[in-house]
Amino acid sequence: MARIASRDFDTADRLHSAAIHLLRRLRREDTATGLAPARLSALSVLVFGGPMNLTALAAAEQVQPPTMTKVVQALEVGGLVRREADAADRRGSTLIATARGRRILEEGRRRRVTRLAEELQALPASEHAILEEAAAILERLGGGGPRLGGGRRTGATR
Amino acid sequence: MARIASRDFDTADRLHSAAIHLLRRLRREDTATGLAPARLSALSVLVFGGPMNLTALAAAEQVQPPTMTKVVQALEVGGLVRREADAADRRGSTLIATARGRRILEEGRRRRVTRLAEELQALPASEHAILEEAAAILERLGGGGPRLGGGRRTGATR
DNA sequence: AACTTTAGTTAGCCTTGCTAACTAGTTTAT
DNA sequence: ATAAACTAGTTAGCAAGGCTAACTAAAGTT
Repeated sequence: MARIASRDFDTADRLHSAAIHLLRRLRREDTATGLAPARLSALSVLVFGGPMNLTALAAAEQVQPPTMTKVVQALEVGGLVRREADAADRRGSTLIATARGRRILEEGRRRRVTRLAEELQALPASEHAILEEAAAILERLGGGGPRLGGGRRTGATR
Repeated sequence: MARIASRDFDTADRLHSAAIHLLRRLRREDTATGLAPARLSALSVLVFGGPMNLTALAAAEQVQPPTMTKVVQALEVGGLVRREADAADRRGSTLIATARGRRILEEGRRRRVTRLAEELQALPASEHAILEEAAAILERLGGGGPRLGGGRRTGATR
């Protein structure tokens, strides 16, 4: 419990608030995918992070396994994800995004990110550069941080 | 539908992802308040935005009125919000955070933001400055943007 | 007075999160 | 080699938070 400088506190407060409002705006674009948020996000991990088992996916999404069981089941029913048995360990299986899953995700990602990208276009180059650097810093902040074995995620949309 | 430069797209993608991961981490601190996220957020609007009716609160939270009805009812039961009849218009009432509501919110906000502030402390001043500027840019991006009558929010934690 | 609009609620649904308790494989230790 | 312990995943059951549709009641308009 180190003492926190008020400047850190202020910046944290504003970043926090900005992140909340940003995501609220972007989330509206997701409705066009026809996929609920948790499903979209899990699918994204499979598309960008590659095949993995349910436990790993739950950890990546920071939810408990039973929660992920339901999400994956819905994705399977929708034909967006399939399971492949692992001969070496028959307790579980590997989850893989189907071609359809990849396509839908890619379209959704384009819509969502396009919305933000349109906003970015209006910015002068100097401000754009700041946001670019900020994204990199924030990614490191979390990744190098406390819990979660999440150093190996690639360019996930999520 | 202007053409989007791929640089805008990439930055948008990374910002989006960074925002998601940031909020996931911070949300964990909220459990200590004993309040579920939507309740905490609605209470925050009442504390920082001042008294308002249910419709205005729903709009501020970007949810539909029936959703806010439930959230407010829970806050009332917990003694964190009270209603005051408006003599001029008896259809609705004004929602006001109680002293207890304000105290709980303030404690929660401190915990949550402190978590992020601790992470910020580890950064060199140059990176801290970038995040500070980024927060300001993002606030403007949304505020000056499309919908929502949200120009008048003060320093809301949410 | 009749119509329209606005504020809010109720009912009923779905999704997403949790914990507890379980099955079924795998690994470790005796 | 068998018992014990651990790991992967599911089921059951609950709560929160989101929605739409349909309603009541008050206010405002014609």
